[in-house]
Amino acid sequence: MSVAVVKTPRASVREGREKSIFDAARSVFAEFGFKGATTAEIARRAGIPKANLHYYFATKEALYRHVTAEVLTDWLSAASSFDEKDDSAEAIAAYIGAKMDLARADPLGSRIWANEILRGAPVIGDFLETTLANWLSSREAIVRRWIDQGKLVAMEPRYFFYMIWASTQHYADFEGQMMALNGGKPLSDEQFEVAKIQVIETLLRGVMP
Amino acid sequence: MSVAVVKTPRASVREGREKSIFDAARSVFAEFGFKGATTAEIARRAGIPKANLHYYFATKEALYRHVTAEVLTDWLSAASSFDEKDDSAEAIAAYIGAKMDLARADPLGSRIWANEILRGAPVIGDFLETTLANWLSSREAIVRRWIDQGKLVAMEPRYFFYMIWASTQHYADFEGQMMALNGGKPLSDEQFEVAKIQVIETLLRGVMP
DNA sequence: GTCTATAATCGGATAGAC
DNA sequence: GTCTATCCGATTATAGAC
Repeated sequence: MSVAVVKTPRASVREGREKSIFDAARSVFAEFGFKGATTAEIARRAGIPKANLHYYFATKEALYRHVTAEVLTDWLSAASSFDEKDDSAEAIAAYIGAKMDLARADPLGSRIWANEILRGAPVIGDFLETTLANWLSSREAIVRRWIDQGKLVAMEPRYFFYMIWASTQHYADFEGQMMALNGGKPLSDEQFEVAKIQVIETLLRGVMP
Repeated sequence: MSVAVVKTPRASVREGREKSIFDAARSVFAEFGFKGATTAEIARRAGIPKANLHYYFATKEALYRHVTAEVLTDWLSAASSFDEKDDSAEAIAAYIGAKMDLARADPLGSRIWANEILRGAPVIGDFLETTLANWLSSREAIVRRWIDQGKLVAMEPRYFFYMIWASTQHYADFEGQMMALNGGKPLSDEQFEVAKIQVIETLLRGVMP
């Protein structure tokens, strides 16, 4: 009866530990990048002895790859919101909104990405050259069509996407700076909502004829 | 005659070494941040033995502080271009242009800044809370005046400055990503010029009534 | 399956040589 | 004034204990 069964609904030790380590790793990688992160600090934040970490993740790099894989997945999720509307203004607004929401919901993911790019993207370089490049190409084609149809001003679509990425991810990557400029406090939900609307409206007005 | 004089116009060993170390340090700090940077790698790029570095800069942190001090100076330079025009559109365009030029001329400086913010700005935090906060406050007042005069649309000026900082610094901080999306090559001067004009025009149109 | 004592190496800094 | 042999703590990883 109460004898241990093969699998209980209760989380195994492994599940719990992996989650703690993973979360701790996200915060440390986001703060210090791959090179600056130490397994000792990750273990400390995870609340386990340093050596123990290596039982669950063989190497620091293996752990890092797990973390980045999730970031890329989340990025693709947000990107799909560009395709959910047919109207140009609606599609762009939805995409910017989704990127702002992601920056707010998961600033660590954005910072992990930023740190990875800053050091030359040795781990996600392939993703950038394949998945991201393809995504960008096909969406550039869509934007060019809108331009030809007179729905948007003449422009180079890719530099517009760069502006969207920069303006939205800034709210995650430079949160520390914004705090320093906001009396030491993070943006409140109300402040963020104002910022979100303003980013959408400014960028939209910036490309509307 | 040719006997050594107290001070020759020729660079002393110290001058040369300090310059090599300083430049090497900029590139390593830009790539890996303070924590991830190693004095061994800085020495390697400077072309000197690791231990020798410590004769010129006592500690890694002292070297880092020298490097960041220069970055803050350069930032203030670019900021002053906002004040050189009376007309709102001209002032904004000049400022964005100057920030784009700085991102192009000194991408390392921008990346050093980004890395510092990502880890919570322990070294430049004071600068952010005083000099930068003051600069922002006073320029917000100017922008608000322009809004009141009907020269710009209603908006929260600080979020507009964030968009300017994000969109321009992106060309330095995410250069690695742009390369991956540009066939592995950095933006050419021609491409960058197009991007620069587009950033200026999009942001200007974005806030013009 | 889970955890830790310990090895091997790296990294910042110094004492002292030249 | 300039440079390097060397120390010592930090860091990653493993072998083996529980």
